[in-house]
Amino acid sequence: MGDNGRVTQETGARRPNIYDVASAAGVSKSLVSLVLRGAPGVSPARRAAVEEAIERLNYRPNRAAATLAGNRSRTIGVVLDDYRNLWFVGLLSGLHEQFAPLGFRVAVADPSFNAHLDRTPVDGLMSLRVDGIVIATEPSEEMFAALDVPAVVAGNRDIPVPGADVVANDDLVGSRLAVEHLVGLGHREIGHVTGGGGAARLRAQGYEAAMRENGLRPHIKEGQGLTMESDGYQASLKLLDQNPSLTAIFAANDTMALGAAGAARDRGRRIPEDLSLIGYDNSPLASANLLRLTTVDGRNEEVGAGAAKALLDRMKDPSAPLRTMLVEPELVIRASTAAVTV
Amino acid sequence: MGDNGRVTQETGARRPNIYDVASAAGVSKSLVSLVLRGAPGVSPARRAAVEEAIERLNYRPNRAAATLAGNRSRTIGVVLDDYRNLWFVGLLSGLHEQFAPLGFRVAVADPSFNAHLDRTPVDGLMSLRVDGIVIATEPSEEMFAALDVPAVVAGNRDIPVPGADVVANDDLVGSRLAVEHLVGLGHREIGHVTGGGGAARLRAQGYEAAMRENGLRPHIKEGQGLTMESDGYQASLKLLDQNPSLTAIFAANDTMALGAAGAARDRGRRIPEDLSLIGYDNSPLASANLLRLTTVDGRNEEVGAGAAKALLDRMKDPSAPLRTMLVEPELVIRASTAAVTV
DNA sequence: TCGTGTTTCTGGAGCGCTCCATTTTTGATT
DNA sequence: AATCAAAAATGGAGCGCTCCAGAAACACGA
Repeated sequence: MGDNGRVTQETGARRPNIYDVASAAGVSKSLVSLVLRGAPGVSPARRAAVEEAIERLNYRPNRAAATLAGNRSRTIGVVLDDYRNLWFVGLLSGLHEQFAPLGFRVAVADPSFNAHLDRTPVDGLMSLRVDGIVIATEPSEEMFAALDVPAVVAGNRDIPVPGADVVANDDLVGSRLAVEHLVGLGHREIGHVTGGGGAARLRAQGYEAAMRENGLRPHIKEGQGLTMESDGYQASLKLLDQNPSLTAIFAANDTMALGAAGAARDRGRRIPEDLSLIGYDNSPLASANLLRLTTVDGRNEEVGAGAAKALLDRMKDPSAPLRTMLVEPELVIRASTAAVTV
Repeated sequence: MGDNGRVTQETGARRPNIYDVASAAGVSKSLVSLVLRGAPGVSPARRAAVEEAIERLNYRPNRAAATLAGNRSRTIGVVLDDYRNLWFVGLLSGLHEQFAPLGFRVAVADPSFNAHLDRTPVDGLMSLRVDGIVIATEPSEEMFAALDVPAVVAGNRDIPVPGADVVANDDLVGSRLAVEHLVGLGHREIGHVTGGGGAARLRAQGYEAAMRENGLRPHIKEGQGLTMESDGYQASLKLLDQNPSLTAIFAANDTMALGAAGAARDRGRRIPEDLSLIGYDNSPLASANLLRLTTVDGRNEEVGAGAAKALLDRMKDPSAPLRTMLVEPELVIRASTAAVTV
C-alpha cells in the first residue's frame, strides 16, 4: 500500500532522480538530461517516453545538482533596496520578459534580508552561483569587491561604477519634462522636494538646470530622511511656508508627491486649482483616483529589458567596453497639474 | 602578474573551493567545512587560520554543492502573489527575524515570474530543494500536488488546505473592530467595499456579522476585479450613489480605501466630516498624511513570526496534527474616522 | 609512564546532475 | 547488399560540498 500509481512522497521515500526516470523510460540518464534541458536531437518517441516517466514519477529536477555539475545556475540575481518603493516592479517584469524565453530565472535579493548570513546581498547571490547580477539599488564598493560575474546597474547612474554597465532612465531629461510642462502651463514659481539617494540627486540637478534655462529661480527643499512620504510631506510644508507664492511642486518621486499632496491639503491649497503637483515614476500610486497625479514615467520595463540585454551582451563578450544606456522618460499628464490662475 | 595579494577573479581563473582553502590554511577540507557551518568543537587557532585563508583567497562557498551534499538548502521559500499589495513586507520581516538566527535564508517566488519554467511557483521552490514553504497567496490544489516539504499558509484562512498549517490574522475579529469603532462613533449607515480573494471574503463576512449583531443593515459592494485601488473607487462610487445616507465606509484593505477616498472626493464628501473611512492592513499608505487612515492592523510581522514557528515545529514533527493559528488584529485610529454629525 | 576518556581533526563515499568522447542506430547513396 | 555520414543515445568523470566513521591529539589521574 501507499505505493499505487502516482507517487505521493511519504516520509523517508527517496525523491526520484534522473536515474529513476531513465530506467522508468527505458533510456539512459544522459537522454533524460537532454530532455530536461530541451535539447534538440532527441527523437520524438524517446522524448515522449521520458516525459511520461517524469509525470508518472512526479519527478522534479534537482537544481542544486544541475548548478553544481554545469557550473552555472541559469539564474540572474537582482539586488533590490526596498520593497516599498514600487519602481522595481516594472524593472522585474522587463527583466523577466527578456530572460524567461532564454531559460533564465530571475531571483531577488534585498539588502535587509539575509544580512546576517552574507556581508552583502551580492555575496548571497554569488554563492548561489548566479550567472549575472542586476543591481537595482545604490551600488557600493563592497558589492563590487564580491562580484565575479557580469553585472549591470539599473536605475542609478550618478555613481561611477568600476566594472558594470549602466541602464537607467534619463533623470535629467525627466526633470526637464516636468519643469517644462509646468512652465508651459504658466508656472513661474516652481518648488522641488527631494531626498537622499542617487536618482533623487540627478532629478534635483535636472530640475535646477531646467529652471535656470527658463530664467527661473529654483527652490529646492530636501527632506530629513530619504524619499518617503513623510519626507515629502515635511519638505513640502517648509517649501509652502517659506514661499507662499509657489504655484507648483515637482516631487522627486510619486511617494514624495503623495506627501506633498498631504502638505498642500494641510495648508489649504487645492490641487490643481491652487497648486500644481507633479511626481516621478508613474507608480500605481500616481493613477489613484484621489491623486490623478501627473508624473514622469521612467519606463522601468524598458530599463529592465535594457538591463537584460546589456547583461546578455556582456555574458557573451566580457571584454567589450562598458556602456551606459539611457531610456527616454515620458510625461504622463493627469489631473494634478493645471494652468496657473492669475 | 595579476596574481598579487588578494585574488581578483580573472576570466578563466577557477574559483577557489574548499580544498584550496584547506591547503592554504594547512588543514583538511572537513575542518574547513566545519568552520563554514559554524560548528562547535573547532580550536580557535585552526578556526582563525581557516578564516584567514577564506579572506585571503576571497573564497565563497558554493551553495549548490552544499545543498546537494547535505540534501537540504537551509532555505525557506515564500510564495507571494503581488508585489504591489504591500502586506507581505511585514510578513517577510517576521519570517526573517525568526529564521535568520537559525541559519535559514528566506527566498521569494512570485507566481507571475518564472511561470514559463515551472508549472507553479511551488515547483520552482521544490527544485531549489527548499526546506520549507510559506504560501502567502491564495493556495491552490496544484500547489499542494507539487509539495514535498513542510508548508504553512500565511494570511489566507478561508480555504481548507490539505496538508498545511495556517497562520493568519483573524479577519473576522478585524472587521468587527472596524464596525464597532464606527458604531461607537454613532454611525448607523456603514457600507463595505470588497473584492475577490480569500481574505476579502472573510472580512466581508465579519463585517456582515458585526452589522447584524448591532442591528444594522449591511451594504456590501464588490468591485469588478480584485482588491485594487480602482476596484475600491468604482465600488465606493456605486455605494455612495445608491445609499446617499451612508456616513461611513469600511474598505477590505487600505488600497481599496484609497479608492474610496477618491470616490468620496469626487462626490463632494469630505473625510472625516461627511464620511468616515476605515481600511485594513495598516500599510505604509495608511499613514500617509493625505489620508491619515484609520485601519485594522493585521500584525503581519506576528503572522510571519507565527508562520516561521509553525514551520519549524512541523519540520521537527511532520506528523503532529495540523494547526491554525490566529493573530489578533488591532485597530489603528487615525484621522479618517469621526463621530457622525447629526 | 601508561592507560583512558574526551576533544579535535581527517579521509572516503556519495549527493544528482552536466558535459564530453564514444558508440550505436538510422537513412541516404551507391 | 554494402558503404558511409549524420543523427541519436550512452557511460564515465567530475562539479564542491556534507556526513560519518575512525584516527590523532590532548588531558589527566593512577
